[in-house]
Amino acid sequence: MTVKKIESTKKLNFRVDYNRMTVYYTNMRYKDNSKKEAIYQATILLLNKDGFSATPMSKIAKHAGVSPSTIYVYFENKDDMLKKLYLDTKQKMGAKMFADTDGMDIKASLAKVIRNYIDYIRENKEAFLFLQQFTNSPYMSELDDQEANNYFTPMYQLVKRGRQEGVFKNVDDDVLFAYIEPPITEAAKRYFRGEFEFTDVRIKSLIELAWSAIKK
Amino acid sequence: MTVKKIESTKKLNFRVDYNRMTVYYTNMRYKDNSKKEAIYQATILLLNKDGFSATPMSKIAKHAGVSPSTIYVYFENKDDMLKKLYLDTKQKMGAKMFADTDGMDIKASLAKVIRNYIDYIRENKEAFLFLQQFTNSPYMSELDDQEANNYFTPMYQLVKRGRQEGVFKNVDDDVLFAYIEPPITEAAKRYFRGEFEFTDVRIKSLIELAWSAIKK
Amino acid sequence: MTVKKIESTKKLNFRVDYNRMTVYYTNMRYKDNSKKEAIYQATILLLNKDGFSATPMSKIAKHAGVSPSTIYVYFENKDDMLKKLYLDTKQKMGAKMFADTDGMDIKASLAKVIRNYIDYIRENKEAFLFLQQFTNSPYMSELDDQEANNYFTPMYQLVKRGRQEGVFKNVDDDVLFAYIEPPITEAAKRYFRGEFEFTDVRIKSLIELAWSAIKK
Amino acid sequence: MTVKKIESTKKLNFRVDYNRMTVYYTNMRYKDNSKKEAIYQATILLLNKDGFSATPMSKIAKHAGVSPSTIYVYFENKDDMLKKLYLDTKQKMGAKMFADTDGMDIKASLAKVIRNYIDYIRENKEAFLFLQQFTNSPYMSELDDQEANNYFTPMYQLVKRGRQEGVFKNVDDDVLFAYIEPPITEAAKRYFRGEFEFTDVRIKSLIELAWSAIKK
DNA sequence: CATGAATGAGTCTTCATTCAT
DNA sequence: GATGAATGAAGACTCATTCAT
Repeated sequence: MTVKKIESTKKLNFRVDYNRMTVYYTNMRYKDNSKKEAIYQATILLLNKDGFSATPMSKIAKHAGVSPSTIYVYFENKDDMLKKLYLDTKQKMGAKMFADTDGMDIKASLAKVIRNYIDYIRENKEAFLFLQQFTNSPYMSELDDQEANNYFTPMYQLVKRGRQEGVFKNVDDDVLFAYIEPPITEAAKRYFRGEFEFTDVRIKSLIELAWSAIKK
Repeated sequence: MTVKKIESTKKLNFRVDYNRMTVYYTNMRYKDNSKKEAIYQATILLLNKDGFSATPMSKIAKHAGVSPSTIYVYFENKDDMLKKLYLDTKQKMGAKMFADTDGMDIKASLAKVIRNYIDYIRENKEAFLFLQQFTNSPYMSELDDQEANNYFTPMYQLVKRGRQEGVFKNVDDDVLFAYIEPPITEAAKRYFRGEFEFTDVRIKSLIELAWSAIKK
Repeated sequence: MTVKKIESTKKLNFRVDYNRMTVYYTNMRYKDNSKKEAIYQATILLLNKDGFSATPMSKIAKHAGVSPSTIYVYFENKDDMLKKLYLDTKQKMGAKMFADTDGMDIKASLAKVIRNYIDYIRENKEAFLFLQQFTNSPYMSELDDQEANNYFTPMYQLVKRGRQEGVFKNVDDDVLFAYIEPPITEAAKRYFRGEFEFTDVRIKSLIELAWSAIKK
Repeated sequence: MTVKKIESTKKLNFRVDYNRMTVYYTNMRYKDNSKKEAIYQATILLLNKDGFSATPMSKIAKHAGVSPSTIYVYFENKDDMLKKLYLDTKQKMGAKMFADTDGMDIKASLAKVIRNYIDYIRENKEAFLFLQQFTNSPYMSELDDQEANNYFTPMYQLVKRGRQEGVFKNVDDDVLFAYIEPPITEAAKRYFRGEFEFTDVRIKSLIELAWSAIKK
């Protein structure tokens, strides 16, 4: 029956209404975005390490430094969280990928996209691997992919522009796409397996081969 | 003094050599290989439909028409089964991919490999998708990849030969590889999502772009 | 400006000190100790009735009136629970056994210990039988017995004192011990098998024979 | 479809009747006692090492060098085997314990029994520990103890004789018994835990204390 | 908003026993 | 008599989620 003092760090942040004997919260920004982010980071890390079937919510919570039930404050359920995480991650990747690619000619623009992509990969190992795992899992088909695809419209526009300018081979867009991103993605996977290095020379080669493939 | 065959009902199947007074068994395999195969097929199907985290052994057993415990007669545990399934599947794919590719010049040989690969993909949708999911999951890193890689030595030899003949760009093997298989794989994924058709024209295009990419 | 108690329904139970604006909790134990105790009782009962190999966690849970998973809130696993239960039980027995034995001469003190032990046995049939079963099982050797032994230091001290006073035969402590507790334990086993009664006469006899055995 | 030669060690031991085309066994002593013994030994060992709840039939079979189903040739089921093993073991112990104890006076006879018991213990560690574990488990109460008790009638006779000769204290038989065997058993347990040595001196002490306890 | 306890519904795996030879 | 394969039933344990505060 001991009385223990609670540390009053971040969590105790309320006022007491002496009259009504009820407790209010001072800080009205209820949903704490840093917690959400912590949950996302923990999920990505654990998913890459242990896979979908060995990543329980409780583990995620522990790594994120929150209670399991807190996750349910931010997300409806595990699937909901996973899908939102995917969309969030994919969107961030898209943003990086097409940054600063305007106002260049097609070839330079494409080279820039590839370099951006490689930069993103190198700076976001876990995010990249998570995207790969998710994309190749049946979770993907449950998703309304439209939203994810929107993040990549710049790529479609790029190809469209190239076609208009007559610099690409006369093949379907899908065929062109297949020789732009997938080879880089493959190289990245080898990179993270320790089998490949993104040296300047190799990056140039990758860009060169992509261009050779698609250019008329 | 001949060797007579004793009537056997189903599994016992031996002959007695009266001279030597020793017993030989024909077909020592008491374990029924068809059960193993049924387990494999069920696993692939369910894994593609529901993913790693929603494919319990009980479901696999039910689909395979065996008892859950029977799976453990053939495999140590779930992981063991998954890994053996992967290796088995990968090996079969490798065999198909490099069939009938000898005695051609490099370009034709490469085209044949691509066509073989596309044929395999179209005839083995589930196997292909399973390989993708597995490859992009953390299960992969638990695996001694050497064994899986052996199934693809013909590809390495092909590239090596091309390099000796001086027909490829002067870039690393890994860069070359990245423009041969990954684009096809990507197209296949779109194909199974219903976004792409493997028409003759498109297959030719894919081959053409691969060649454009890697040839000097 | 006093300290007022906020009405609590069941578990939350805190007071607010309006001056210091800090919150104290009374009774931090959110985990309900009565559940733990119920689990212990159920385990002992079932173990005595059915043995180690026929006492599943599910049965224990049912008898304790909790969910099987609740047991894992309190214990790491079955072994952990069993060991903690043993230690807990042994400690309680030790406490009873050596209660009110100070300030007597050796002979009286020893008689008191024996009487205490018999009292404990009669009042704690299930606990006693559980201890016997556990002690004679391989679980015992997995245990760091040191902790269990600590509960019996009074016995060692008693023997040590008797030796100093020169009232015991000149034999090893272990030999002395063997003629104090084991005969009582054996009688108790017969008692619970319905083959023996702890009458006053018999209790006196048991004490007398123990003393005859060890006294010089 | 390969033909494999089977090693013809111990198992192939039959004649072939060429006319009837059927196979007979030469060795007509069907139940192979050595197998039963091997099963017993394996069971005792594993039970002492792992306990009742962690000793599956399959493990016993493996240790005994037989197939699991072979155990069912000799015993109805696991319980049946365990009980027969207990009775068999207890009987063997009883036989050793009362060997060569005739024609001595009470005191010598009792000393001999104790020495026999200690000899048995030292030569049959595993059997002894198994008996302890079994005796203190609920398996015991399922047993018709009468059979087991019969092996110990010599002890009852000994006590009866002593009482007739007027050398024992005037207490119940059960009280006397309690100071004969249990102390030795306790010492034995300590012995196997490495806490006690059966030196000549200690054995003499044990006998001396037993006699002090029970003699008038 | 945040949380620790609690749990029902599963999950993987084991195992005593039977079956077919 | 002996056996390896097969399995139904059960066991320990997990986990997404909810509850009560």
